[in-house]
Amino acid sequence: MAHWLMKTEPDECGIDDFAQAPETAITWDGVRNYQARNFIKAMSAGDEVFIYHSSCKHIGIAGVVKVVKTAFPDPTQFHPDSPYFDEKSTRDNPRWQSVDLRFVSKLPRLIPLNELKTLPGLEELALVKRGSRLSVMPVSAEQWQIILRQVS
DNA sequence: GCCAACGTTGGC
DNA sequence: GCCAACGTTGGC
Repeated sequence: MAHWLMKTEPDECGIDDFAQAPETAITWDGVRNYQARNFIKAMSAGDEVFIYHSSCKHIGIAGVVKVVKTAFPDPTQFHPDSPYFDEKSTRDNPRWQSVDLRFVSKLPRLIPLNELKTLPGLEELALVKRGSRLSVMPVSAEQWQIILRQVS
């Protein structure tokens, strides 16, 4: 089983949106970056994902969700009214992919970004690298354990 | 709200 | 293929 981290603005789709409907799969749409898209394609059912809250008051890792449906064409790319519409994408050759995710847990406390930056062993995590804008990234088993240990 | 860093676009 | 201009991300 692989591990991942996905960024989101909590007003849009934060950990509380998952927690409020723990039996419901939520489609993760709107990823419009090729590197992030490729990571979405590489996800397997059962993979666990850290949910990271960005562009908000309390920035950091807030909880865990899991992949319940592997990559399929992101429906929003076909909707002209969607902010994520992509006129160059076709049904036959879709550019963008989504996965379905379901709630696993909220962390006992949010782990702030500035704390993550101090943890030995996370130097290679894209999240803590200066200027990194990648919104979907792999997390190694070691990195995953280091992060969970902070709240256990 | 500011702005540095980044990814994408498009002219050449 | 280069690279300047532009738009976006995202911490502060």
